[in-house]
Amino acid sequence: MSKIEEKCKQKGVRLTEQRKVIAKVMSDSKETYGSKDHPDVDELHKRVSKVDDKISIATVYRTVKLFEEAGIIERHDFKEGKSRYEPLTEEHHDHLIDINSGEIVEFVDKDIEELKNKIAQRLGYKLVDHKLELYAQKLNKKN
Amino acid sequence: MSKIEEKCKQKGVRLTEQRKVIAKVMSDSKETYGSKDHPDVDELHKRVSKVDDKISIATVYRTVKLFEEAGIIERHDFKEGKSRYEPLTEEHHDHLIDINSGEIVEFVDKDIEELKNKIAQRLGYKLVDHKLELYAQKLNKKN
DNA sequence: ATACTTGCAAAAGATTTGCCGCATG
DNA sequence: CATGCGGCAAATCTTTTGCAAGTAT
Repeated sequence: MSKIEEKCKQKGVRLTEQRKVIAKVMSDSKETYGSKDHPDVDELHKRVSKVDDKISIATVYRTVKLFEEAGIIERHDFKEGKSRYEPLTEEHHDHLIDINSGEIVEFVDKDIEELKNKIAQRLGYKLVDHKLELYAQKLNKKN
Repeated sequence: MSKIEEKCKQKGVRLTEQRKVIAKVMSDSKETYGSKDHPDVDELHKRVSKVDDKISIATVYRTVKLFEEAGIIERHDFKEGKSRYEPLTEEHHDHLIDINSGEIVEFVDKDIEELKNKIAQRLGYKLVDHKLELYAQKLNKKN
């Protein structure tokens, strides 16, 4: 049983054959495609279709939204006009997007995490969520 | 002549009646609606229509993209599925979005700015652009 | 003069939804 | 068995584009 399927059980999310397949594909994402993997709905649909080609893209949309609202996966909008997803991890991380290759690098920085909270507090708010994206180019390349 | 119209001149962006109106509306944004103003295309179209109701929304889309590519205004995707715009300022600032009211608070934090560069460098990249958004709730309210 | 711009309506791309038969708990 | 789910196609929403006519430099 995939990690995400387990989380569904924990959270009382109803499981169907289709959802199990989508859960497995999401769970396998990083293991199969590396830490830079943040598939969009179309890519997810391609992957689940290899397991069961009866699953419609509408179901992928519905399921991905369901998982997101249950706090099981995370949605990102990386300036592309479509959403990309990744399994939610315990430790929060941010993203650096290589503007030449589209490659994504994940990183964790404690100082940034502290600062975010401090700033929200200073402005009279309680931080609920946040997003830091660095758009960058590789060093030591003919740029 | 509006600030943005001046910038168009500087950058050699061709000026038409429609573009002048849109430039003026963008220039007036913060002055008229406060620092929280980040209008989307539909809102911009409403505002320019008050000046000249012949201007089509397609022109607003085209102009807003033109201004963005010329580095005159800035586009944001605040998790809403549509883009919102603001005039580009000399000093970079980030945004805090009140998840209850949708209100936007702009802030500047030198420490964050430094950290962003340091992190990109550490990962072997040169920072080109970045985005930090804090989604938060007001303190001292019955939350 | 000529290359760029606009308005309109149609197209495109991502995402959502109504309906109805079907599966899950 | 009852409620919720999935497939399909149509609908929706934002944004882009082809075309013919108009405009800026």
